[in-house]
Amino acid sequence: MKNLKLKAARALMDMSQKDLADAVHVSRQTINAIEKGDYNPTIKLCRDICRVLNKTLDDLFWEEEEDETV
Amino acid sequence: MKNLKLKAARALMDMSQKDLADAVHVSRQTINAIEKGDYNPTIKLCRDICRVLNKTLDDLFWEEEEDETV
DNA sequence: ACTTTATGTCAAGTATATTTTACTTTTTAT
DNA sequence: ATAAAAAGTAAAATATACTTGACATAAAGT
Repeated sequence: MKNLKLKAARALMDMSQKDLADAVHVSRQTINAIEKGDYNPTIKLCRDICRVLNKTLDDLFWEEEEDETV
Repeated sequence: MKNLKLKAARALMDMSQKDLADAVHVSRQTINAIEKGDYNPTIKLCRDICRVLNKTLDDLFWEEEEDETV
């Protein structure tokens, strides 16, 4: 599912996907994929993103239970 | 760095590393490695662990800035 | 003392996060 | 209307999370 909270937090800081990608040292496609929601970043990357956007893990990366079919 | 908060939260629920591993469907070694701190789980696994231990991401997986030498 | 359960650690393999290159579409500005 | 910047998407390659199997030590129970 899409991570709209991340997209909003980024917008609030007036950063493009590329800007954020550069700030946390990953590719633009990685940020795009996270916002698109169809994958599963590492906690370290999540923490880096939170620091840049002045948010917490709970703010941006908590999700209610979902059918995470194993 | 060691994740002592995770270790403590697990102790509070009276679960062994194996118990927790089974509950979140990973190997015992993965839990051990996370507590030992020398790696970087995915956000999905972190969320699963939090749900089992009744904690939040901020409770267990926030860390203050550290020299994460890229 | 002995047995069992929990923890720590390592090496080799598998699954998947992330990169790179590339192309298309949307949005914003001139 | 046109150009430039931003966003969406995909395939192939690389890096690394996670597994499996194995062995050693520590702690807890009998």
